[in-house]
Amino acid sequence: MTTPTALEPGLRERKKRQTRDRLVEAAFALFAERGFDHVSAAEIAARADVSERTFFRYFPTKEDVIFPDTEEMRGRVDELVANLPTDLSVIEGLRRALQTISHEFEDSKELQLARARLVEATPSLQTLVLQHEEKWVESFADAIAARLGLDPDEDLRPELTAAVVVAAFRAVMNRWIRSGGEADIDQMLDQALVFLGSGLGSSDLD
Amino acid sequence: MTTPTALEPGLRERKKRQTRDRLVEAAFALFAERGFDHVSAAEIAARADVSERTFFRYFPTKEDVIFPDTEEMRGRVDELVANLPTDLSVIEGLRRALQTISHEFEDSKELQLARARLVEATPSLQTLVLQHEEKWVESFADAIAARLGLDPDEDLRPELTAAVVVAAFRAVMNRWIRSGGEADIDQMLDQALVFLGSGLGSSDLD
DNA sequence: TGACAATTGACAGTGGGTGTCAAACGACTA
DNA sequence: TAGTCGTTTGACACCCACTGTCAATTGTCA
Repeated sequence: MTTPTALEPGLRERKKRQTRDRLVEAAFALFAERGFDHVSAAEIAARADVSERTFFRYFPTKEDVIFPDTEEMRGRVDELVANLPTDLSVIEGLRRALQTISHEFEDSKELQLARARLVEATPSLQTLVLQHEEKWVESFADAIAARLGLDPDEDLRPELTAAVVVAAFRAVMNRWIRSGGEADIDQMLDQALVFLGSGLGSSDLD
Repeated sequence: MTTPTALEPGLRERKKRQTRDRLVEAAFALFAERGFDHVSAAEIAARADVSERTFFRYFPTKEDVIFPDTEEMRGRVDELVANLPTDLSVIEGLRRALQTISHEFEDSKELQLARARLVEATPSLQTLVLQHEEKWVESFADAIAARLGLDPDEDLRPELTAAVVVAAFRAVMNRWIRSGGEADIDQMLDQALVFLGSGLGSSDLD
């Protein structure tokens, strides 16, 4: 009679985790060598010592192996944003949520940059990034509408604000990636959100 | 000796055009009947009376047959935005460009709505829409930077403004589609851009 | 240890997409 | 009007992403 639940996942769970990790590792290594399009799922599987069929049991598509942690991330983002604090403005609440996320990016800088290089060179991967962002927009829009008590079917602004804030986040992250992880995310994010908050035509833009 | 250039395309060009049109028509008909994923390229080709191979000579992927006119559209958008008038604010210039585009949508309402229904039900098509928008963002960012004489590598704002404006356009178009083409695009676009222009935290949002 | 459930490998099949080559066809010329 | 040239097309073979199925393996729990 070993540990009953949750703690110490058990051999079966650990093996699954290992297989998954080996697949991700093999995929990144091969992609880095030859590029996404010149590596087949069968090769990744072979390098990880499992059958091709098993690869597709772990990842629905070849693209997905590049984003092994995105589902968890999404869960955390959802949680972070679902209950925006009422003692802060919406923008300020979103800014803090985005900062939490961007710090995670900085913590796994090498992975993020390797991924970014692959994505840049591979259209079908860019697609996935955009789809993930779409989901963020939905989460953000729901959160904003809830926080402000607006009906998202009536009022354009929750969706609009969400789309705009996520677009700003993307612009900042793109710049961070182009800087090789050197740029200061927090500062750029602040700048961007201040700019948005004060109006696009403001400052010396015109 | 017939007409030399450009006018009266000649039989060969006309046949190509016809084949292309037949493929698009066949594809939309079959997709409407059974959904994108349950129609093979071979079936589309058969219905248009050409070989499967020929289908792929006209469209690089099965997805692309849904967006037969998007390349032209992109050309026009580029042109529209490349030289933003200097006697208007950037936002106002972009607003007019977007209105021109949205009017094209209204003019081909049925096509757009049919397409929207397919896209909504088919993730691999959503992908394409997002990619097209990415290209718009690039065009817009370049145009804004040029209009304001800013260095897009130094200043975040051109890219940010572009991303944000395109995001707003998408939000408006989504709403238009959800309204079944009934909503007033111009009005929504005005509202959205006024909102953006005056700052996200403005009005009674907080 | 033995029964049960989850994981895996092997195999066969569908469908998207590409390379190649020869046949068919439109365009132009003598 | 026939003949030549370049383009378009169909046929065939092929690769790879992805799925359904089923039997064999392996972890779990009693």
